[in-house]
Amino acid sequence: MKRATDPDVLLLQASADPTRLSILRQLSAQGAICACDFSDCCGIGQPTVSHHLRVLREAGWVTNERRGTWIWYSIRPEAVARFRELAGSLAAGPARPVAALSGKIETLPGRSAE
Amino acid sequence: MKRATDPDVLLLQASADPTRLSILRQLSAQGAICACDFSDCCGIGQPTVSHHLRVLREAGWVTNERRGTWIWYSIRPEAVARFRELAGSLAAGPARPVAALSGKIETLPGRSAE
DNA sequence: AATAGATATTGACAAGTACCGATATAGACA
DNA sequence: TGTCTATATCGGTACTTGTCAATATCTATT
Repeated sequence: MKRATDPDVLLLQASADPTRLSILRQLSAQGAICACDFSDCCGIGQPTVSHHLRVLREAGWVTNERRGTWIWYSIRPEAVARFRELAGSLAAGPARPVAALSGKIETLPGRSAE
Repeated sequence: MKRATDPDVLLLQASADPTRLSILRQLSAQGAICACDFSDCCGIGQPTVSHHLRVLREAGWVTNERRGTWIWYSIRPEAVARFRELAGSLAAGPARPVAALSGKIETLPGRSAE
């Protein structure tokens, strides 16, 4: 995948993986989960879990907190807010579907003049 | 990237690229754009634009419609709806932040018993 | 300090992907 | 039919990523 600089793209990239989306969904449902529990449910090894958790952490999706031997992960509300904002900003266009493009081109972009 | 089967992951993967997110944002702002206009704005060659549009199309993000020589792309409302649903389903946990995990482990998951 | 368990890091490899140049396809129009 | 323009596909390359085995780090406990 192309290297991302845009924080929104980073957020999307981090979530755009079956394992990581599954982790996010579990965290959404349960609030906080011990890192040790992901190995079991996702069918992947411990280093791989650690890798995915790191990707999510660096993208801003999750935070962790050590409690004794274990480390608990949870979703950051800021990430959820940003993700929802992104979802809200994407729209199916300002009331001008392709179907409206009959006849002539009006003011729509395209080959600038021709 | 891991091969995705979950349609939600597909949707996320398709959007998780700087060029493609830029395309989606432009489509959001303008409603419908001629394929020929993306080469100019994104700084990439025509075959690459075609590639990205294909990824977006196969993920369900966009539809196209031929109008004479040009092909116009627009965002599918269903994709936006699904994306917003996904955003709505992700939450920062059911009122049980990691900070609440002081003292003992209560009913939270983890090493089941120990 | 030594041991044991949980998590992170490293190194390596297979698979996926973004990109381009060259070429093919498909309409529009003479 | 032939040409021109817009778009798609193909072949190849460089880069990124998901995964694991091995190892290191860190904490609690003995």
